Amino acid sequence: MKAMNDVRVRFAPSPTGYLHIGGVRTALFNWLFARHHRGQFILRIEDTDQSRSTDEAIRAILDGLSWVGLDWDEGPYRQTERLDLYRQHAMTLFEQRQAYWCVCTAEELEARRKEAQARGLPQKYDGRCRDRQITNPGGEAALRFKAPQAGETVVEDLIKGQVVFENSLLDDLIILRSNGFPTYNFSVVVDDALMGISHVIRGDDHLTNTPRQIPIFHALGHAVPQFGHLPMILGTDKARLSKRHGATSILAYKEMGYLPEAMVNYLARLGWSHGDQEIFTGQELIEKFSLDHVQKSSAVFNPEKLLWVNAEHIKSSEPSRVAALLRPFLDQAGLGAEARTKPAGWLEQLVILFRERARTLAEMATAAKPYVKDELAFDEKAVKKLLTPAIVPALTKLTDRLAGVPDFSQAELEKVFKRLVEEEGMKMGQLAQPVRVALTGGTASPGLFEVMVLLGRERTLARLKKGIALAGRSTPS
RNA sequence: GUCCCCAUCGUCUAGCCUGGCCUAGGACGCCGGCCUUUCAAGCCGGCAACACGGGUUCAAAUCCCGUUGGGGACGCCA
Repeated sequence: MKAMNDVRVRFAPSPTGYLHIGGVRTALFNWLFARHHRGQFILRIEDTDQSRSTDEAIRAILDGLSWVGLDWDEGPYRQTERLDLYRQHAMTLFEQRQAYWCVCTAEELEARRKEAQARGLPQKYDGRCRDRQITNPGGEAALRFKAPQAGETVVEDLIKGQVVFENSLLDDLIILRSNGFPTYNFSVVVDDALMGISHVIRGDDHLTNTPRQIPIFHALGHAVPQFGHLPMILGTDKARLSKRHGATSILAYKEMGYLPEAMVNYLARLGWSHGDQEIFTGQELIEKFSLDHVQKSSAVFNPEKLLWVNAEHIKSSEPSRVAALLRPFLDQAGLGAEARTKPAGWLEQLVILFRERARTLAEMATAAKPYVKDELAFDEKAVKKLLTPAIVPALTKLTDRLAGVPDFSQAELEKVFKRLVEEEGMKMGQLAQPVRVALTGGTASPGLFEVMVLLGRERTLARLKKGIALAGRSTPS
């Protein structure tokens, strides 16, 4: 982790909805960049559109970031708390004749825009108020920035490389709305300047905003930060990720049973790579992250791979941690109360049995049901096929012997079981499957002896007896 | 319409900057096998890509140009 002198980056979401996957990815890359360079990660809420911003959305952003473990060093700043700052700087630009009052109404502008679009002309403000020298507008007026119209603006993007824009195409942006609120392109620049942001790392949907913002940095007399534009994340249909592609709020993934570190791992690998490595711990990500290996092209979000990454993290996490994270899912599956009656360490044992069989915590909770609950739901087909009268003698013998096993351990149980199978001249599977149905209700489960230990002697015997009863009752074919 | 970005298996990507080691590597998924008390996991194997066309060069996935395709931006949204 080389310290680049005073790296200061920021994540600047607008609180107009939930925090989605793309936002988290942008936040993550900023955070990794900051942590890698031992710099500062700043959180700034861009809420200058007071009609669309909500406190609820701010809450969701904070909760989402916290869940994935992206902690910030400064903030959250709120732009609505800094309005005076923007106004001051806007007026300074006005006094320096770098900005001017525009009295065109929103309706007029909209009409002209439509007109231009229809005639195939560039949709750009025609600059009709530019030289009107309005010093004290009576009614409603917006302040526009006088954008340079000659030469070109060159962006040395850390990810895309050099990008050149023709200044003659630049619009005179409104920097202060007629209601006194600053617009995005102005407040970002003022804040990035005042907050000493060294690197602006954001989605490449902002690439064309960059040549509009650079002249404002110049006008404000501030050094221009470095830029890095990240490729977008697309849905399976190659369109921008949206609600149509399923759960997009990052918190929805928490509810589906993903581990935050898996989410971070997957998102980091979406657009960034480190050779052939797929699985990373948080620490490795910080050590290895670099903008040099960020992809230039957009990436398609692949839920299947996310599932695999999650499974990998479930397998490698401490069982106790997984157990703790599993609790809310047990509650949700209606197993919480019973799970809490189990002895200490029981849930960890359950996790050890299911961590290589479940890809999410939700799946694990579902799979846990037959072990947590006392009553068993039987798979009718399995019962009919495997719990037959013919198996009753062997099942009975097994039950008797298990009752007498002094040490109810896996090794011991296996010994007893195998001896019986041999004595009866059976194959392992001939006895194992009926026993499995009796113990779990179905034909698929972890290893039998692990299951028995998890259930404990008492429940194992009770279930075997129930199985024998069921087998004796079924009609011989 | 104008401007900008992008282009390696279905998907995520390595390789591209510093051409030859690439009959293009890894991963997810899919298919087959092994292991096995079932299901998983694990292991082994298979299918599958340099968008197209020109050029430069002894040699191009790698450099240049064009085409096509995809994405983004053009708001008193951010």
